[in-house]
Formats: sequence, structure tokens, C-alpha cells
Amino acid sequence: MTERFDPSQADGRWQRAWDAAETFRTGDTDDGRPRCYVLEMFPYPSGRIHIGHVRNYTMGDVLARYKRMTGHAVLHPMGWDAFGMPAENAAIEQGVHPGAWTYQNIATMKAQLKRLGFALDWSRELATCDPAYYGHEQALFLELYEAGLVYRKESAVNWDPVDMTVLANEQVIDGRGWRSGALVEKRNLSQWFLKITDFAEELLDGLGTLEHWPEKVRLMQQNWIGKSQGLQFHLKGSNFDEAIEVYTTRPDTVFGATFVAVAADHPIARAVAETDHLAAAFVEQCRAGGTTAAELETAEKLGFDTGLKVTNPVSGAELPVWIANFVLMDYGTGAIMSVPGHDQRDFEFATKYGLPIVRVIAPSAEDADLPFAGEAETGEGVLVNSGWLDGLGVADAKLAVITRAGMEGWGEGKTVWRLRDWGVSRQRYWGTPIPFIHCDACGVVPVPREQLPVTLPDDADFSVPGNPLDRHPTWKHVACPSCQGPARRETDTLDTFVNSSWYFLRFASQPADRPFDPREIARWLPVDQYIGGVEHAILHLLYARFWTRALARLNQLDVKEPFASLFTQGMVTHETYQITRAPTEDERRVFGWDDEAAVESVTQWLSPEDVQRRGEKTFERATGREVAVGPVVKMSKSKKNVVDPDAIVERYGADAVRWFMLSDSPPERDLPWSAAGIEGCGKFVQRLWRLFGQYDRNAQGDDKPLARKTHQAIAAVAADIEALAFNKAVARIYELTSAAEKAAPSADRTKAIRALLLLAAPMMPHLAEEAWALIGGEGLIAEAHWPPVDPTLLVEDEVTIAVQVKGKLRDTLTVAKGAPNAELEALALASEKVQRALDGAQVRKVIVVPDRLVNIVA
RNA sequence: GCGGGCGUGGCGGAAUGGUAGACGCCGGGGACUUAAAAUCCCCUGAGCUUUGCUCGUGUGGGUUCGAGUCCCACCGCCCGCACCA
Repeated sequence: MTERFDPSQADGRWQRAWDAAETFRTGDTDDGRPRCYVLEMFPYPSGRIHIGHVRNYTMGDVLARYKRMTGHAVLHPMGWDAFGMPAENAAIEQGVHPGAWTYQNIATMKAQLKRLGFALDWSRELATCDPAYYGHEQALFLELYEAGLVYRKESAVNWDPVDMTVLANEQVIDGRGWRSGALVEKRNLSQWFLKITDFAEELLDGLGTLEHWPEKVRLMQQNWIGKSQGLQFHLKGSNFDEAIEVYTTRPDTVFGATFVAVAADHPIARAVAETDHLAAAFVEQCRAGGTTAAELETAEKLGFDTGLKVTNPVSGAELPVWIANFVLMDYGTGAIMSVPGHDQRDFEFATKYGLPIVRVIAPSAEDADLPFAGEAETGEGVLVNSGWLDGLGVADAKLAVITRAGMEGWGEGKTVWRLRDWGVSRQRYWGTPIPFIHCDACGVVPVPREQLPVTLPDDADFSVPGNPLDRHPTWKHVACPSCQGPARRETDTLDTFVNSSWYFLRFASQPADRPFDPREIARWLPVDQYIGGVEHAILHLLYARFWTRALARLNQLDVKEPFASLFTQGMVTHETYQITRAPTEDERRVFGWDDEAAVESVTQWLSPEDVQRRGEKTFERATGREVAVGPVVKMSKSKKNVVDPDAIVERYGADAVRWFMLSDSPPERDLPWSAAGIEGCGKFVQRLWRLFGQYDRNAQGDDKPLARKTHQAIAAVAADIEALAFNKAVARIYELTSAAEKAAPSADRTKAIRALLLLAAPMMPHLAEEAWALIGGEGLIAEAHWPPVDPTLLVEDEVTIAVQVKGKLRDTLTVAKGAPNAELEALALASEKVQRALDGAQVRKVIVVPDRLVNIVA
């Protein structure tokens, strides 16, 4: 037994031992053990692992190792979400091929993960940019196409005219491309779509079955799907020939409609704009209007009166038709009936343009003429000023109007969804080629299965902007599979969210000739525990749910929900450090600050490595000047408050880092990284090592209290790990450690140390293996069994009960467990402290909770 | 605006309606040492007239023998969505 545990030796030795023994390889054979599929969201190979990955994968790893110890066959795989724009940007900026860049990053990051000792089945490693992966994705895409779930349509996209590419909404900042800074244009392109809206109802209902998902995520998805029920009806033009279709969720307020508003892109608006140049100018103004969140928030309501009138089908009133900038063309029918009395947007609009505001809902029938208090009233009430609806409640009135509209034929109840079909076309090189061929004679033709995979050409040119596939000299020119005539390949690639929509299936089984083996899917899916960041709450998790359901509809698999249990972990945060100093000569020159300029000091961020704590204060290492310690925020390069996992592992060993990731903060909350914290973890690793060194197989004698604590800890740590409450499991291990350290040698102490080793094994696997070997444990501790709990040792035979007088603690009593109430009461009343607190007052009532407390009410 | 979450020591946080602050970090004191590091022990919510008492879980009410926990109202912070008819 060496004095200190040396991770620089031990970590690598055990990592190699696990590899050699294929300890974490998941077999294909069914050996009768219950199965458990633990999965963390696979990383994008951006270059290096960051500390957030370490936290995510440590949590999954503890669960996977624990499940293995409790007799489960565990599937715990890892792979790479390897397609995406950063690789292409690297190609543009550094001249490296996206594939070379990606595989280099994968090699680096895989080595980093190995250094942390994760119990992963690397034999199932996959990279989505591998044709062996994306070829199957193309096959699945064709299946969906044949099932009618894939289609093409013209759609407006954000087009960056400098980079010559389509941008996602998130890449448009203040109307400009995030990279090029060019003003983004709206362009209509023919794009590929997946019919996720076909599954809107299913995806919504399915949320109800996901009881082990965070409520928050389910609500976010529910809002995203956005089901609304209402009435769609038409209003006949009274001074023109057509009718306008509107959609409302408040049919009860139809008598209160005082105008109709249409979107600027609505056919009616366009028609008016053709003959009226003022209208045309207004429509143009709406289109040019900013689309950023900030602009929308402050955007003033603007309208244009078309002069057209329509008739309210219930009241016969004539309503003017306005074009309004707040009406969206792609929701409902792109036209609304406006009820300013009971809709805030309509209220603002009506107030601005002097349109009438009518009350149709009031607190009671007597309040029919109550004035409005400067805003719309959207609450409950009874219908007033509404003809045959008067006196009804809101819900009844909604039904009544929908029923009547149906009978009279001017409208019908309708469900409208916020969810849009999923546009999957990207005008990019580094993605899955969409397996279709465009033929002038035959149209759009799927690539025959036997020609899959459609692979990316290696010799793409990234020196000029635009899609390298589109301008490749030969790649896209192929023969039409149908008529053999000259044709062109589709040059769009698939959204990378498609790659991550089924990787969890491929992990479960990897046949060469098919995407997956349905029998293995049936065995492993759904994923028992999925762990990742909440930033994927909507898109990735919704797409994966959709993809799984789509395949289920095609009878390719028998699972509806891919992830039975979801956990979203918090971020890793760190203090920030800032220093204020005089500008350097270089800065004065570069930024043009001459001596007269008022720039006397600059503020800059310092990285944690550049600062040093001394007592309560923090100083810059290099200069010794005091540093301002800023708030604890998410680690980011711009604020320099990052720590590099490799550096930390190098210094403290993998187990200390893993332990830190699990300690203190509940896993769903943010974890503040600190130098003092990791230092403490490093010390605890050594402390445990010293305790393990005291393992004495020959020790004799009982230590009942320690045996109790041991079994209580085993039960508690197991429950905590199952609940992913790692911080609590950590606290239990600290407690048992302290108790074992203080105890005198005995057989029970030896058992406690052995149990402690097993409890710590999922969290500090290297230390545990090293100590296991030393105490002569059989095989690898990674394959050992979780220690059994003796239930008789879980209960104490003595309990400390609280004695209260009028609810205030006055004394405690130590009594035998299960002592009768009368005895407790007598003991409590006999207490000197109780008598003093009572001060002679008459006892009115005594409440006794067995094994808990006595409360004396005077 | 809508929806959700969270407010507990200097800090991260524990606590089936039943002894608030487990456990860790920071801080203080001591032991060992020529000295330091390492390690170990003790103290560490606030206040007071300190055998003990009072106050204390964002604020104000309420339910209860008893509330951090349940109910009502309010304040503050965080997250998501956002002109979705």
C-alpha cells in the first residue's frame, strides 16, 4: 500500500484493464439479466471536450456502472453528431477538409473521454458523417418518402447573399447573417419537408405518457405543438364578390367583432395592393419590417383600411377590412375577426385607428354598458349585447356559436396547430446527401436502394461561397434511374437534426445491411435513462419522438416513445475575474486612442489560471494586483471563466473530477466550479485511499452502530443514484467515511470499508479498482455486485425523540424504539426542562407521535 | 404579456407536516513539525443579561398541537415562448 493514491499511474492502468477485458462491451446474447439502456446526448465533435460534457457523461456513467453492479445488462454507448457547419467553416477558414477536421476532433475528444474512465461500449461507436451511418439514414428517408411523409414545396428561407447559403432563424441577427454581416433576404426555394404535422396529435398525446420527463420539457413541447380549438368561418363581402375566411378561438365574442384584419401577405391584401399604390406601399412596409424579437416586441400596430366591407354572419353588421401588420399569414387563415373589447391586440389597434369597441362579456348581465378600463377584458363572464347568446357563459357560448355556424353553413369548428412541417433541406456540403435525382423528363426520382449510400465527393472546393455540391464539376451529373437520360443529383443535404433523430436506434443494433434490427430494438428500447442539456428540450427531442413514431407507423419498430425517462442537467458555471488597467501602447495605437483621448483604463477578463486567492481577496498572479471577482455565470470563452478538463484531470486525476461533478449541487441545477472545490475533492480521494489502506481482513469483533450506518448508507446511496440525486449519495459516502475512520478495528469496520469501496466504485472507479485489487477483491470491481442490504440493520433500536412545549423544542429523550405513548408522555412530563418551560401552567393536551416527538400543549 | 421554476448560514445545498441548516466549501482555533506541506482534532446561523433564553427558511396573512414544507396575497430572481387570433 503506497502512501498516496497516484492517479497518473492508476487511471491509465485501469482504463487499459477495462479495455483489455472488454468489461463494458454489451453482448448480443440474452442472458436473462434485466436490460438497461443508459444514454447521454452524443456530442458534436467541436474540437475538445468541455466541462459540461464531463458533467453530463459522469452522471450517465455512475448510473450505468451502478446498474451493472445491480445485475443489469447495460447498454451505454457513445458516438459523434459529426455533421454540421463548424466543420465547413473550418474548411473555409483553414483550408482543412471537413472530414479530416471532424475525424481529428473525434480522435482528440475520444482520448479525453477515455481519460475520464467512462464505462462506454466503444465497440458501438458511430459517427453520423460515416457513410455506414448516413447511408442507412438515406434508406430511412426513402421509406418515409414512400409512406408519403416526405414532400417538396416552395418555401421562404433566410438567404445570405454573401455566403450564398440558407440560414436558420437563429443565425440571423438583427436581420443580418451571423458570419457575413450581410442583410438577409427572403427567398423562395424548393425545399424538402417531413410531415411532422401528421403526428401533431400523437406527439401531443404522447407527452401524457412521459411521466418520467421533466414537467418543464413537456410543457415546452406542448406549447411548441400549440394545439388550439376554435371556429373557422367566412364573412361575405358586402361591397366585393369574395368572402374572407377567418379563424378564432373566441367564437363566443363574434357579436363584438368590429372589424376584420388580414395579413400583409393575404391574397386580399395583395389584390388591393395591385390597384392601390398606398396599399402597396403599406404591404411593402410590413414585409420590410424587422423580424427580430426585440423589434417585434416594440413594433407598433399598423393598419391600412382597404375600403372593403364584409358582413358579420350573426349580427348582420358591416365590418371594415383592414390590413394589419400584427396578423400572421402562416397561422390560421391569415385573417382574423377583431374583437377589441376582449383581445388586447385588437384593443390597441382599435384605439389607435378609432374603431368601435363593443362589450360582449361582462361580470354580470347588469354590467352590459360598463366602460373599459384602458385595456381589453379577456377573463370569464356572461355574454351581453350578443342577441341569442346573452346570459350564456363563455364556454357555453363558444359551443353554441360553433353549432349554429355548422347548421347554418357559414363555418365549422376547427383545430389549428402552431407546429409546422419540418424543413430539412440545407444548402451545405457537410451533411447527409438527400437521395433524390432530378430528371427533366421524369421529375424527382428517388435513388434506387442498391445505389445507396449516396456519398459526398471528397474533392469539394471550399474556396468560394455557396454550396460546394452544387458547383462540383461532376458529382451531381448522373443518369436518371428511370429513363437513363441525363439528370442531376439533389444537392441539398439533410438538417443535422435528422442524424440525431435515430442514432439511439443504431446504437442498439448495427447490422450492415439495414439501419437496425427490430428484435434488438424491441429488447433495448425505449432508452431507460436519457441525459442531456435542456437546450434540446424542443427540437432534438421532438424530432426524435417524431422519427420514432414515423418508423413505428411503417412497422419498422414497435416503440412509440424513444426515451422513457429524461433528465436535463444544469450547466457548469464559474466565477468571473476582471482587472482594470491602463491601456498599453499597442492598444492606444490599434484602437486610435491618442494621449488626449479620455481612455484612461481598460477592463479585461482574466482566466482562473491567472488569478490567485489569498484569504478573502483575489489577485492577478503575474502582477499581484487585486482582481474584481464577478458573478458566477456559465463558462464561456468570451469571459475566460473556463477550465480545461484535461488540465484538471492531469492535476487531480479522473476520480477527483468525477467526484466534483457529482458533489454539492443537485444535478438539475447549475454547478459552480471552483478551485477550492476540486482541491477538496482531490483531498477526499486521498482520504478514502488511506481508509482503504486500513482494511484488515483479520479484524475481530462487532460494531453494531457502524454496521447500522453501513447498511443505511448502502440503501440510501442506491436510492439516491436511482433518483439521480448524486449530491445526496455523495453526502452519504462522506458520512460513512467519517464513521468508519473514527471506529475502532472490528469485523464490522472491515465490512464497512469494503462496502464503502463498492459504494464509491461507480463514482471513483479508478481508486476503487486499485483498492479492490489491494484488499484481494475478486475480479474487477466494475463487475462486482452491489452490496446487499440487511433490512434488520436499517432500523435503529434506540431513537431520539423531540419534546416540545407548545410546539417549541425544549428537550430530547433517547428511548427504545417502539416505546409506548404513555411511557413517552410520562418521560416528557418528568423532564426538568419541560417543567421549567411549563412554569406551572396546566397541561391541556399531549400529542405523541411514536418514535418522533411529544408535544405538550398548555 | 403568457407559461414554468426558484427564494434556507459567508457559499453550494439537506430536511415523508414533527429536533431547520445533514454533507461539502470558506473561515477561526489547536495538535504534530526545527519549519512548512500533508494529516488529525475542535468551533463555525444571528443576538443576548450565555446552566440558558430570544430570534431565524423572501414579505404579509391563514390552516394546524406543530409549517422551510399546505393554502391565499405580494415582492424578487431565473428559464422558455411570444402580435399564434
